[in-house]
Amino acid sequence: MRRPTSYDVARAAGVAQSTVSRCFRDDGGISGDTRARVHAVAAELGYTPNAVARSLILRRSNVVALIVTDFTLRTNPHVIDGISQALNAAGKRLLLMTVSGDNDVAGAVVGAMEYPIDGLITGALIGDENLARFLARGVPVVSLNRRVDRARVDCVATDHATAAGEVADLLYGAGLRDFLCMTGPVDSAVNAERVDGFEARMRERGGARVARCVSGAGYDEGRAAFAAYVARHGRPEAVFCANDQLAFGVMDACRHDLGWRIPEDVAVVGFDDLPEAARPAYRLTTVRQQFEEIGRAAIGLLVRRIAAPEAPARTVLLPGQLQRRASTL
Amino acid sequence: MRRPTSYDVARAAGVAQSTVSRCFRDDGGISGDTRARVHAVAAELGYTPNAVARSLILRRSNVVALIVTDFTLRTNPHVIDGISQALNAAGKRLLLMTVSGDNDVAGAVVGAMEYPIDGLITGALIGDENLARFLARGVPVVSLNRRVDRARVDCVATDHATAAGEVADLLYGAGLRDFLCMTGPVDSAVNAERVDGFEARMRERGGARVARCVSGAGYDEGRAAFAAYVARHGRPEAVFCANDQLAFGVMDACRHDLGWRIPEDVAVVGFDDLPEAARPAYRLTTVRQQFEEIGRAAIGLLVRRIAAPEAPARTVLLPGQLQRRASTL
DNA sequence: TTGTAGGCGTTATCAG
DNA sequence: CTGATAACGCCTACAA
Repeated sequence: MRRPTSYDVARAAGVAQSTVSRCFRDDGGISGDTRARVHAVAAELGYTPNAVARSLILRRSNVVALIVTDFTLRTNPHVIDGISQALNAAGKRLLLMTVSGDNDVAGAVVGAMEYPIDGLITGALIGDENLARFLARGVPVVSLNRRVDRARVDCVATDHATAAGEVADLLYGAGLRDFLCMTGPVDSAVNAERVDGFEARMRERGGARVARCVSGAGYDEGRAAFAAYVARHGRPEAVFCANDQLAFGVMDACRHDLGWRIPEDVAVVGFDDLPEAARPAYRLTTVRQQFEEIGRAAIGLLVRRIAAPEAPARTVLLPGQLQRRASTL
Repeated sequence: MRRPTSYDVARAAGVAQSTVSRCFRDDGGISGDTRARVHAVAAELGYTPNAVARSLILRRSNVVALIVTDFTLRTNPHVIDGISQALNAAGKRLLLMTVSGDNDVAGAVVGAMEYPIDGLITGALIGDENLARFLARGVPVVSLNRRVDRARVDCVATDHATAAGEVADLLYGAGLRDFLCMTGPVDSAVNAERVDGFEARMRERGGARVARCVSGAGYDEGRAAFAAYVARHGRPEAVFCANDQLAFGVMDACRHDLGWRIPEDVAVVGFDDLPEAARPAYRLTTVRQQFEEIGRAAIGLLVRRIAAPEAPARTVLLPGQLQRRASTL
């Protein structure tokens, strides 16, 4: 019932505790003979090195903390999967902390701060002063999909603005001039980059009208907000949505609430390329984010920074890949 | 850069280290005066108690490990969200370990075993002997959606069999007699419970034919496998799918690959009630699993068992809620 | 109410 | 190649 320690193994194997320790780290200086005996005894006793004691002395835990909003967890689990797999490959563990709508961030930060974590990956806004606290402790920080202008904070993100510009080109090129952007929540930096990128390109091209509609981040919010918008302002020629969930909501509003055809009456574009986007129900033109790749890149940045803590901050910008489907001409 | 310790705080505040320790545990026997001073100094120094050192001496870490397959992570993130939120509420941390298709389970088990975790929640098959190792260490284990016949292993699951029986009643009651079950992968115990429950009820009712079609677990697999099946065996009257993703695949195969109408030509039922199931694209009759509630219940069981380690094993069976929609008559 | 001291299970440095 | 032994940072009797 009590967990066996290296002392227990040492006693049973007739060696010193330090010898057991060495055997479990493949320290090198160990005769094959004692090595085998120690491992045999350990297996019999069910001994596993105590990661906590190891972390205490090494001052690092092999654990990486990931802070994400529950919305991200529910709608982009692929990012988390990518991170998790990359961490497995790197022999590190994942401490997952979810925050509800940028709320209870404080608790997550405190939690992460109590551990000697090898690194922090954050997909949620944790605030500048919190960021500073991690950096002050020498904890490498990687920001997901959000630029952070700060020394030693690496960043991995889809190039939202450029991709949104391509979306703008596509629609503009099709002769459309009257646009609506479903921005999602106002405080989402990611969504803002997308919408701003779209608008910027439209301004360059000239002669287009771009309206904005703010809403919650999800399907239902998008569907309702869009319906309410068009009730007051009429039908735009095309709708650019800050994410696919919003786009699904808009499409369903068009077809099922308003009786409009897509793309004949209105074109719709999303962002993310969730699996559903490609399916017959939507065939949504959207921008693919390489979710798994984002996860892998984040771990790559982390590992590099652990090796070179003072290296200049890097940003890995992954291109978004425009997927043309039947929701646009 | 070096993390401040309670000694640093003690020195700066002019008290003993043990006093600092007490202040951070609200130990009681501390004068409000020193308490305030210590906290002030700690804040200034940026001191946070080291969870690792605490875990070492307390022999528990306030960390709960969760082992799930990557498929679960991607398709049922709500369960994980529920667990995460319940853990937040309970003041515990989540160590997330994903395994790919019941593969690399060994690594996850080793990882979890190295920590003095407060409990283990597993949604993946980790094997009987591994289970035994955790139990031998007195680590509470909760199994998700999978019955485990073992003393002290608690379990929280949807009542798959009963719910599947209700599905059978619904279809049988509509006069249908020729069924196909999309089982998903053969080795999935959860899916098996659902399909078995469906078949059992059909046997009770009598006069029905129930065929099975094995496939992978996801949308594409279901869509392809169903199309291949009907090419050889013709059209069933109704299809019961072991999960919603399979059902979406089947529905799209029917409408877009085969040109069949739902439910006129074939009825389709799923299991899970993912958000998409309710949307106009599918309107899928399915069984709602209370994902968040599953997560909460798992933590509840864990907390209870930590308080009473030797209590008899409990199973929390959550009823599945049949959602009748337009994919059935 | 506060201080002293031993121990939690490792790793790592020195000797031997 | 192996064995002592001092940390690592905190908790907790016990003593004052």
